[in-house]
Amino acid sequence: MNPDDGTLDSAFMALADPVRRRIIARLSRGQATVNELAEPFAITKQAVSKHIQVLEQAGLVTRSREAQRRPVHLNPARLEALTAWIDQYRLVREEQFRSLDAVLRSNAATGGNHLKESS
Amino acid sequence: MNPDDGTLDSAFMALADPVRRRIIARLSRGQATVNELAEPFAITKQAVSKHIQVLEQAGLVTRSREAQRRPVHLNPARLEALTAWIDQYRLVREEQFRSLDAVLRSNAATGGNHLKESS
DNA sequence: TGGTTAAACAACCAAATGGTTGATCAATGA
DNA sequence: TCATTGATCAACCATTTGGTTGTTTAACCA
Repeated sequence: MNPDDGTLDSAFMALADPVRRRIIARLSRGQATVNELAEPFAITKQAVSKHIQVLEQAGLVTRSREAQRRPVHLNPARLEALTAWIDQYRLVREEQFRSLDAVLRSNAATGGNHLKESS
Repeated sequence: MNPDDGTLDSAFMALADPVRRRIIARLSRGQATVNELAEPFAITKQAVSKHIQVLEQAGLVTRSREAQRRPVHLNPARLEALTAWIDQYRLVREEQFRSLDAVLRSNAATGGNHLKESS
């Protein structure tokens, strides 16, 4: 369930940057080179190259070799690991909210007081 | 679909920190105070308080008032927004991989091409 | 009223991050 | 062999971030 926390660390860290998320969005439409990826942004190619390094170390993208170009492409498996992590907690809480809803409903009839949940 | 990019910005940024992700994990089992949240960590309560501020500004948690305590609790809706963003691209790419798979299959007959994916 | 507890505020510091410019490496093609 | 193109490497700078200690606010309790 929680095989490698460092993996999640780097992956979330990588997605924390809006430029890198845009790169991910771009790559979802197919692989692209550093120059192509840098084009929509007002930053240098070197900066984009750094971003791609971050994404690569996070396992979110991979780079292949194709003549002088090094096309970058997405790694959906790692994205899947992220959703798995998030859903792990999201679903738990949503279920608790459903239970809470039921409690509040029955509580309202008897004159409810606020809940205290000290663990 | 993409209502507020700044929202995603702050949410991913908030989850980029391992301490904050642990706080999320803890809150998935019920609300907790700053002191309770700080306990498992080797950092001061002030530092945890700062982390909670970040999570709160990202909309991932909310703070209520209960006597002197300010219990923190999770906001699953925002987590859901994150999975929605990720899945948006994850699914696209996986579909492309399925197509690619078909291409490679037919390609193998005519003399395969390289597709090296080093981990 | 004074004491205690929970938490935030404020100022500060070290380390990391995102960006730049300039130089270098690798592959292609004349 | 040499010039070109794509991309990385290296050094550097400004800002942000995570952390600290110390001080204040807010609510309860006696």
